[in-house]
Amino acid sequence: MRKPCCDKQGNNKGAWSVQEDQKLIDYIKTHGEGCWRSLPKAAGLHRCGKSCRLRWINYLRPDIKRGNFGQDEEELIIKLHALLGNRWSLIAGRLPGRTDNEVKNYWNSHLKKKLIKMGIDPNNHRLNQIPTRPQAEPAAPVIATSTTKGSKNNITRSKPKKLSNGDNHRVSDTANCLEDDYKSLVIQQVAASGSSSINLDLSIAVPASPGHSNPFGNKQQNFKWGKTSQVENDPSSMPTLLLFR
DNA sequence: AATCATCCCAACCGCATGTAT
DNA sequence: CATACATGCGGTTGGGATGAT
Repeated sequence: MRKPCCDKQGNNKGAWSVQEDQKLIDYIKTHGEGCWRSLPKAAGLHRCGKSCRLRWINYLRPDIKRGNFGQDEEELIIKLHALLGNRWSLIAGRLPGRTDNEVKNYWNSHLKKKLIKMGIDPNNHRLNQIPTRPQAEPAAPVIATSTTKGSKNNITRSKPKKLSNGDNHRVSDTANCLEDDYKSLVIQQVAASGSSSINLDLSIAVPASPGHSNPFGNKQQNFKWGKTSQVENDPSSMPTLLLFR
């Protein structure tokens, strides 16, 4: 099998030092993003490329918006999550200056609880007290798993086993779980809530920020909807059409 | 003040996917 | 076509910060 990218002995792990940050910033300022594999060596960093990429994207990029999420951002995340499921990079792409990691963390630490408090199942965005109609596939079952962290977190952590053909069912599962009326309402609200600063076009996950822009210039933006997705088979029917059909 | 519990976020890991050879 | 490589994504974890007792 292929070797893991981060198995190099002598690579630093854990928190980044100020010096490491500066090296990475300086290098990217000079050479731009991309070629993460070779970047650490070229920049004089004892880190794997993955780690450098993560550090840059989630923390060092100059256009990152720091601070609390606004009410409008919060609502948008909830609405987009209802439509897209755990597609954090897609959701983050609609929130200028926010990273997928940040959105994911905010969802797990704040919004999930908020929805639960409101009596809404965060997995499928249904009101818990409303009887659910039978469905072929249960929505993301909450499996109580024990983790090494034990009871550290109130939120149940579950790692649903990846489907054999990838995670392409996630969106459809989540979307299918929505009651039709609720789905329509969400779609209307998302569309209506659009402001000039928030890109609601879901057709292509073009990152909202320049730092997130295609670093290689010639590569297509990847939009993963899975092998069996009709979207992939028919490039003309992108998610926008699928969702707002 | 000390201890314990919980929260939060940066970072890591494994896997999927696209591309090059 | 098969394989290896490079990158991106989402789930999970480690550990510092903060709050409660």
